[in-house]
Amino acid sequence: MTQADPQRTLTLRDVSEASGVSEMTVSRVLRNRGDVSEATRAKVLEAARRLGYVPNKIAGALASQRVNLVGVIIPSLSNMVFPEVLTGISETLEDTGLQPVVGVTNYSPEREESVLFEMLSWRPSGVILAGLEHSDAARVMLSRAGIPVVEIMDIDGAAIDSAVGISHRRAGRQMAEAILAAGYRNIAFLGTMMPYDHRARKRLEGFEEALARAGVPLVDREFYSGGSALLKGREMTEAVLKRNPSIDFLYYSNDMIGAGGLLYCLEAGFDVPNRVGLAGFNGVELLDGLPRRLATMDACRLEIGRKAAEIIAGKRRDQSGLVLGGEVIELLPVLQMGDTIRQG
Amino acid sequence: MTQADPQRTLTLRDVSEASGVSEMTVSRVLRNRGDVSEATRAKVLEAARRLGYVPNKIAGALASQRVNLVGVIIPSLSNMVFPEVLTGISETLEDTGLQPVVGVTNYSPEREESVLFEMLSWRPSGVILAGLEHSDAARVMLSRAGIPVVEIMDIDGAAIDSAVGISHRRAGRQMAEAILAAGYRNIAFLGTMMPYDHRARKRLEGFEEALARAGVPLVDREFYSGGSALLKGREMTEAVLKRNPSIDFLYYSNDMIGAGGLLYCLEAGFDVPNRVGLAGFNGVELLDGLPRRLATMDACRLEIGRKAAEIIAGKRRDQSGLVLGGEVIELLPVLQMGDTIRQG
DNA sequence: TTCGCAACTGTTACCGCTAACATAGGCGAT
DNA sequence: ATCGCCTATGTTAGCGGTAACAGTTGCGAA
Repeated sequence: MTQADPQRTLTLRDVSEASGVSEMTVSRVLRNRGDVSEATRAKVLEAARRLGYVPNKIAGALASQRVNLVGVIIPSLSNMVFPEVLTGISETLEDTGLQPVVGVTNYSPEREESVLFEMLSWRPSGVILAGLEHSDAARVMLSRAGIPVVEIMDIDGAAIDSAVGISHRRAGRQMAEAILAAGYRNIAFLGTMMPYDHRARKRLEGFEEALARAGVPLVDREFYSGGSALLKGREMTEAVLKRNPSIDFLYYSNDMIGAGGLLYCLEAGFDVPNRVGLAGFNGVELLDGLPRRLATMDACRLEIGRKAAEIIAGKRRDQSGLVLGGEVIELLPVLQMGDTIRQG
Repeated sequence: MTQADPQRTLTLRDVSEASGVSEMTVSRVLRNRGDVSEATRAKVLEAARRLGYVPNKIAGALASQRVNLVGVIIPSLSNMVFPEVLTGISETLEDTGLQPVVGVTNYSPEREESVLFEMLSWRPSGVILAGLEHSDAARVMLSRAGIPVVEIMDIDGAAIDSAVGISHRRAGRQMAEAILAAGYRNIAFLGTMMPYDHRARKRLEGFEEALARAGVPLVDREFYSGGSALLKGREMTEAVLKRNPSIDFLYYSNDMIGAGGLLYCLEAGFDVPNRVGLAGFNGVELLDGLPRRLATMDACRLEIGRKAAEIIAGKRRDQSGLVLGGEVIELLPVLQMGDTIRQG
């Protein structure tokens, strides 16, 4: 039981010598592939366990030209939204032998490009990335990579390969229609100052479009960046309502600032939803604990993650040589009226 | 400008042929290593760019026996706490050429073990993982791996190599002392039902220990699992206060349920902090937006991430063969009294 | 002139594993 | 007995890079 060099990391050869069979047989046992007698299998497993052997996937991947990784590129982790998408992806990938690897861009196209480059250099089996807007270089890399690509969250635009998401433009329109139907007419928008949050932008576009069609202008708008979203929501709401007391509805670009706004309105003694109505976007769990349920729209985050993972896992199976055309899946978010829009 | 097979992924050889130099020279150019004439460099870069060459890190890592990845293993992404630690890690790793790869365990030791195994099989340059409690197998794997290991968040226990964190036992004690000093005597604890959240457990232990020393018993305790933390905090608080109206202080295992409790108390008309005081743990940003600032304790998340990354990056530099002994860094969380503990 | 050395480029031998093919028994069918 | 075929195992040749060393120039110093 002498250990020559406890430092050196073990290889197949070590296990092979310890169990008296060839490296190939050890490889077969550890991967459960090919015919190996029960006796040999036991011997090998025992040796591997005893030595504490950890396979070297780098070498394995190079030899087999197969990597069980799926790159997932998202803008942020602190948004609550993306971790949930990740959950959906992980769940679904769990029993496919694939493993997600996450990269974060902070809503920067340059970072997206470099994260993508980095990921592709590991030759993953597929890539899932948020949004449809990417740099030209990123697009080229993705199409050249020869692997399935799924763009998630948004479907308002052209996909490189597959896409799973909702129409944010339509979501904005739908919310506008609900607000108008409830009789509100002096409407303001409050959102994040992120030029690269294309989804928030599209929601606002759809929102304004629907208002315009009804001849109702957007009375005011306010943007912020950085800091505690809850606090910012509170501050922005106060600012807008003081600047423009006639406002009777506040549409927020996300639930977190919406929640801050709601807390402010309640404290300030506004009658919600009669004097002023509010709505957010995303349907985050947090809202359940607020004094009143904020109107919102579920962005189907879990489902988006699941479907995207299914596409990647499915494509891998039928490797008919040529890459098949992508599919675009539109999910339909549900408008939850909550307690902050007055009911007809 | 004929492209033989647009599908086949490119190799160094393709770039080498396209630029008329050897593969080795191309490799040198792309890695910025060794002497290459300016003319050659330009030629190679042009060819690589034109072809859209993406290096194969799998092959590179195998040949050079170097992998620029750092495994980061955390219990959860939906906790707000861990994304912030990740931010600290990423920031610091940014200019070291190292890249974090995240794995999530959901507070399960078995999952931790398998995630770790998976990670080590990619031969990372280091591993950062949450907590000091791991399965025996995990411990063995880590010590055999021959790479720097940093255990984060907690320092109440024995580290495998290095550790960066706070003493949760002491944090609990400190909070108890502050509460006692403020004159509260009927104290309850509300927390998550997670047997494997060792840090929450240690805080409670320290808390009870300090109370006991002052001859004050813990009057009541309530646990939950799953669901919206904000809502649960609200529900648990109502339950506890109804069951036990004499209670005058509520200590929560995290800020989220604490926030829910605070919202409940304010709505129910309790005089906070005189009739009832509250405190949470973590110092999450969310709290800034609440009607009243919840007393809490900052867990030094960003700093923990930074320091852990520094240790990994530093160790790599002095690769004096033998692995150096680890260092243990204790950070000191700051008690923020907020508005929910009455001031002497 | 001759040498030494720096600057540049190429050649060779792997890194640790797996695909593909080769080989050796064993056993039932003919 | 002979063949065929299946099972169990071994052998060989890379996968796509990089370390280490081996040239090949050009040029200033001796």
